[in-house]
Amino acid sequence: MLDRLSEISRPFMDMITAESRSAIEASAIKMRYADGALIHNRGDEKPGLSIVRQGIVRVGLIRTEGTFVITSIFGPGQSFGEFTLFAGLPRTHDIIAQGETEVWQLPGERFLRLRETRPDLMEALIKTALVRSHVLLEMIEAMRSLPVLERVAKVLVILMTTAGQTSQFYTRQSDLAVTLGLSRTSLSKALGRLEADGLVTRGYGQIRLPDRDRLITWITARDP
Amino acid sequence: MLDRLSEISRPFMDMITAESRSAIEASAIKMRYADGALIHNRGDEKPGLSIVRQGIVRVGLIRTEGTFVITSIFGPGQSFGEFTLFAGLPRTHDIIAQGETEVWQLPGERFLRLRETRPDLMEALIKTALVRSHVLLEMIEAMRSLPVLERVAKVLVILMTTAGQTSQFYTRQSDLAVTLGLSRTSLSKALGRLEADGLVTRGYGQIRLPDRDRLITWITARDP
DNA sequence: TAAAGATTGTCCAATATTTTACATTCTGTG
DNA sequence: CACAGAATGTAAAATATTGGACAATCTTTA
Repeated sequence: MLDRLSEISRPFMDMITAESRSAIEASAIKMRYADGALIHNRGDEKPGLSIVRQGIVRVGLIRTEGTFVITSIFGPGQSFGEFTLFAGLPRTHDIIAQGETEVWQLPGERFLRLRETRPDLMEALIKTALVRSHVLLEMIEAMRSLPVLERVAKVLVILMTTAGQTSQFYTRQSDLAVTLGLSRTSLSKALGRLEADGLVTRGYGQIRLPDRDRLITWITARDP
Repeated sequence: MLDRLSEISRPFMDMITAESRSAIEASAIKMRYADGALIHNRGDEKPGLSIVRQGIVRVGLIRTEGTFVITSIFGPGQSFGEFTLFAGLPRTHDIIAQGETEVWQLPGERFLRLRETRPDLMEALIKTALVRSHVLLEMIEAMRSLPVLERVAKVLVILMTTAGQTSQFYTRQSDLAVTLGLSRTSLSKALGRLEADGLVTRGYGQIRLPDRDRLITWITARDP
């Protein structure tokens, strides 16, 4: 499954027609955010679709102790906030810019107007939502059935892939540990073992996957 | 969140117009399945939308050892198989009838024809997919941050709610344990403690939630 | 550029979970 | 309705994970 992941998780903006892209560009509000800026707050009421244009955003929950529990990372072309449009509920996550970032904000009414004449938007949104469910199911499967080492490896690949094939991942190990449901101690040990096999590189506040394909092969061999 | 869950996870068939319901009824193939029958096999290539009309279906994976790892339970009105329609991929899960069950099968081409004239179908499918993602995120959050006892309680409530408010859940403890990523021993102990507090009832091959509201209150108090 | 603050690596004791094993209870079948 | 097979309850030993602590390393900023 991991091998097909990047193929099925195409960004929203790549799934719509050029005309729809222009239409969105015309009516979206372009916003720029500095590294670490809070783009949306969990609980925000205002419905709207957001689209990453440059940089990367991290989706997760800011806990009271200050840790940030990542759920997904989205790269250029990817959308978020669909839930506010269709469920009428406030934002369910905090969204943080990672590096200098550009995000287009398409307020609810404007999106609803656009989709009247553009069926490809709904089609793309459905695909996006379905693929995301699929990825979440894979994460659940990893958490319930894989040993720590494989679990860490797999979740790293998933996060990197949905972000759009980056090989570098900025996070404190303590945050990543919470994301994986592990203690920092266990995560550190796991990363150390993966690094010893040349599958990841640890840095200060970042993790790199030097050879994605080899890592995927390694995981697939242990998680048939 | 648990308290709003049943409100947001309305079945697909309740979200579309009466006309669309009739249109689906007219072109769907009605199938009946006996208890335990395999409705779909992971890997099935034929695209199509399936809709539960009577009874309950269990979505999961049949492992080689024979255990069935449940992912979701769907009750009357709920749909599944959307992924085969929009991603062009085979069925990702095994689907099993629980009790005497009626399922309508809407082959891919027929669905595509219907949606031409019925925008409410796409709208309902998006909502369904988004709510499902939301539920999966809650499950992930439970798995990574809750102690065993709370985790078991919360996943039970989620499964029962998405099934459409049943209070009875047919499963072997060994299967449920795998679903939760626990050993049967730990699950058994957890269920025992929950039963001692009157929050669940254990039976042979089944679990009951006698007082859903009290259980939700109990969970919410421990998982703010 | 030195010092303060963050983050990471790692050790060890404490705790939690799994594994293994076996007795008990339940269900369906002949 | 007795019996075989299946599922559950539970104890003890083995294993894995966490929590707490501290030194080492890295980054930022004054």
